[in-house]
This record gives sequence, C-alpha cells and structure tokens, in this order.
Amino acid sequence: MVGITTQAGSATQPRTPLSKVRVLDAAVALADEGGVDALSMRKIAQALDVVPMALYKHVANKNELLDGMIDVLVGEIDPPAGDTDWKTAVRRRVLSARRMLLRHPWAPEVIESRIKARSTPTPAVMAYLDSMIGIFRAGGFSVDLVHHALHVMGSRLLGFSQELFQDSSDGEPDPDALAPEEMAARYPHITELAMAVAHDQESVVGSGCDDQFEFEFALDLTLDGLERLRLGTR
Amino acid sequence: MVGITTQAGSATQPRTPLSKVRVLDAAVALADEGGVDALSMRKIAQALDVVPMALYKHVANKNELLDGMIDVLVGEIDPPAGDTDWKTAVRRRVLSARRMLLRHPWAPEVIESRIKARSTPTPAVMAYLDSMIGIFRAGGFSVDLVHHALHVMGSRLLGFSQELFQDSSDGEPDPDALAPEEMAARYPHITELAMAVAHDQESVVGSGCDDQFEFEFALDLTLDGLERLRLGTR
DNA sequence: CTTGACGGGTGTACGGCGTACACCTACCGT
DNA sequence: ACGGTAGGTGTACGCCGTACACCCGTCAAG
Repeated sequence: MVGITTQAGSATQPRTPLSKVRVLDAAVALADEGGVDALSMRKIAQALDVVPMALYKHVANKNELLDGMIDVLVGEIDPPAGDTDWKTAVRRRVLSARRMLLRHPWAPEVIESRIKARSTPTPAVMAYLDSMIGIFRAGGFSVDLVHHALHVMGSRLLGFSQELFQDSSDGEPDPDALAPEEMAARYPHITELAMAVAHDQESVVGSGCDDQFEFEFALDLTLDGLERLRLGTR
Repeated sequence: MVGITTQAGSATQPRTPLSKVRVLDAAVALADEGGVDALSMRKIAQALDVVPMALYKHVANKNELLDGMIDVLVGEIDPPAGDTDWKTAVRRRVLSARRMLLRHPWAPEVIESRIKARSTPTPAVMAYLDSMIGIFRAGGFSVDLVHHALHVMGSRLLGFSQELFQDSSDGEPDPDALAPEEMAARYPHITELAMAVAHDQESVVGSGCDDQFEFEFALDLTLDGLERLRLGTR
C-alpha cells in the first residue's frame, strides 16, 4: 500500500510535477465551480493531489496566487484586432472582456480586492491597459482625451471601477518596480499618458490626476448622453 | 478584582447594552481604519468590550453583519433633492454616493461580494434604487429609458457593477421575500419597471432583461459620447 | 564513484477565524 | 413568588494561511 508517493493513487508513474501555471489553473477552476469563498490553499492542493505546503514552492502566498489568477483571466481576453477603426476595436475588446467576466463571475470581486492591496496592477493588467490605450491613440485621440476616455469607460474596461492607479506613491517604494526606461519600453502608451498627466499640473502634489474632476467628467458625459436620448436627438 | 462583569474595566456602572446599530457602527469604524480584511467578529467584540459570541444575539452571522454595514453606508447617502431638474438631482445624488464611497474605501468590495451571495439587495439598497428611479421618472423618462439609464450608469450609481438583479429566480425562493402588493407599496418605481420589463418580452424565459443588450447599449452610448468629444462636436 | 548542493514535495504546528451549543443571570409580567 | 426570556459568557470544533524543519531524487564537480 505504501508506494513511492504518499499522495498519488498509483505509485507507478512519477506524477507530472507542479508548476505555477498548474497551480493557477487549478485555482481558477476551483473558483469557477465554487466561487472565491470556496477557494483555499488546502482545497487547491487536494485538487492537485498534493500536500498544501507544496503550493508554496510555486506561489509566495495566497495574495500572489490571486494576482496570478487575475493574470490568467486577463490572458483570456482576445488581443486587439488591428484592422478596424478604433470604435469597433474597443467594442470587440470590451465585449471579449465581458465574456471572460461572465465565465468567471468571481473575478470582479477578486480584482477589486487585489487592486486595493497593490500599489501597481500586475504586468498582464498593465499590458492590457497599454494596448487598450494604443487603440485609442491610433484612432486619433489626444493623450488627454484618452485619459478622460479611460475614466469614462470605468468599470467597462474590466470588472474594476475607477482609481486604477489611485496613488502609486504611498508606503514603501515597491521592491519590484520597473526602471523608467524599461517601463517606457514595455508600456509605451501608459508611459506617454502618465508623463502628459504629470506635466499637465506639476504643482499639484497628489496623484497627478484630479480624480474628482475625472469622475464628474464621466458622469456628465453619461448624463448628457441620456438627455440626448430622452429628447430623441440622437 | 472580580467585579460584576468580566469584561468592563470598572464594575460600577452597568455598561450601555449592545444593540444591532452599536454592533454595526463598531464594525464600520473598524473597517474604516483597518480595511475589511482586518474585520473579524472577535475584533468587533473586543472593540465593544464584550465576548465574541455576544454579537450573535444581534446579528445572525458575519454575512448578515456585512449586509447591515452596507445599509449603514447607504443611509449616509444624501436623500434626493426634490426641487430641481432630474439631471442635477441625479448628479447630486451620485456625487453624494461617491463621497460616501471615498469615506469607506472598502465598501465596493463588500458590496460586490454581498450582491453575489444574495438573491435580492437589502431593503436600504432597494429604497435607494427606488428613489433614484423616481428621479428619472419625474424627469420625464419613460420606463424603458429608465431601465436603460440604470444600466448605463452602472457602477456610478453605487460602487457595484452591472447585473444588480441578475437572476432573482434561482435556487430556493428566498424566505424573506416580500409579497407582491407590499413590494409595490414600498418600492413603487422598482415594481413599475420590473413589470414593464417582464411584459416587454414574456416569451423570453430568462431574467426578463437582456443583459447583453443592455451592456452593449450602455457601451455604445459611451463610445458615441467619446466620438463626439473627439470630433469636437459637443 | 563519491559528494554535496539544491529544487521540490512532506509533516507538524501555531495562531486566528466563524460559530454551534450549553450555560448563567438579571429583569419583568403574572 | 416565580417562570420566561433577552442578553452576555465560556468552551470547543473545524477550517484557514503559513512558518519551519525535514527528506529525497537529481545532477554537476571533484
């Protein structure tokens, strides 16, 4: 009865080894079928036929695991279509993101909770946003207008609400922060936008972006759109 | 050393008794200063100088406590101003809600998580929505247009995203559901809207509301608004 | 062929969590 | 005087995340 392994049913084949993606995929699958409350390190381990502590060789802790899960989801969003106007490109992308969210109803909650706990989104989210900004820029939007547009789109870009970059300058300086040049190389559009916003009002100490203004801008745009609809002048 | 009470510092005065609102207020205060992760029944009890199990005489369990906390927050939103046009009325209300959310940054996450766990929002949330719908109706919006408008506003109405009423017809029939007539009396506008939507397309089996259509409607309204901005035709 | 480092799975243990259940007690209407 | 009841207490259970020590197979260097 006592085989080579303590966990595997059959002791013959050496069992495919764990890996970060295997752990992440198992976690996503578990969340899909039981919601995020039913997700625990112990359950993931059980699903992988492994002892709980084994997971920690591949993810630092549960928070990092959640971050990784988000990245998996973002990876499910279709890449931008390069051969159309900005509007249909954005439209397709957002609808693709929505489809992903419908597949994983627990996602918004996790994204919401993770954003509040990190100073900066994960690289996959950054890349997604960067390419989204790229679509707007290619469509003839000014940097400022793209900035407004992102706020207007708000939660429609992904599950999450405003204040994506709320304040990247609090607490300790984030050990895995990118050097500026690498940042610019990897996320050109985000960098461009960030620089513009920063220069725009260098007197302000805050986040370099007047959240209140942006919120009201988006709100008014929406209200005006509704008004137009009400009057039939569309 | 052994006084009348085991918990209170001084055993002389009989200590103000617990109550649901005292528990809720303490919970909100704790969440405000430590985030929702730092919220535990044990911590709340400690803050109230009481043993953890005492809380359960006033709230059924932690989920009900979270629901109650949301109600407290919704109660902080200013009531609608009755003496203006619909647009400024909505505007003020939404901005008031936003101020509340800024005071309680943990709120969106909790709201998000609670919505997924309940078939119907709490009464306070219902009342908030009802009066919001009332503002639109009084402003001359048709029932259908209000319906669209709610979807368009999306997360701006509160912290939460779309699918507020996602599918009230799954699982068991919800023990504390209201009788239709009481429902109509208490939330007249919600009832009106729900009836209209239901009649609208009685052939469809689903939720009586084509979520996909609504999502795209809101998306397109937003995109059109952005396009107008881009072209300077505003 | 030995050896030693090391990547990766294991086992034990700790403190914190939500809460079921039994209890105790002060008060109040009869 | 007395039984009920509302409300606070104490104990205990099972789950959680994870620190820490361990152990073993692989493989490069000697």
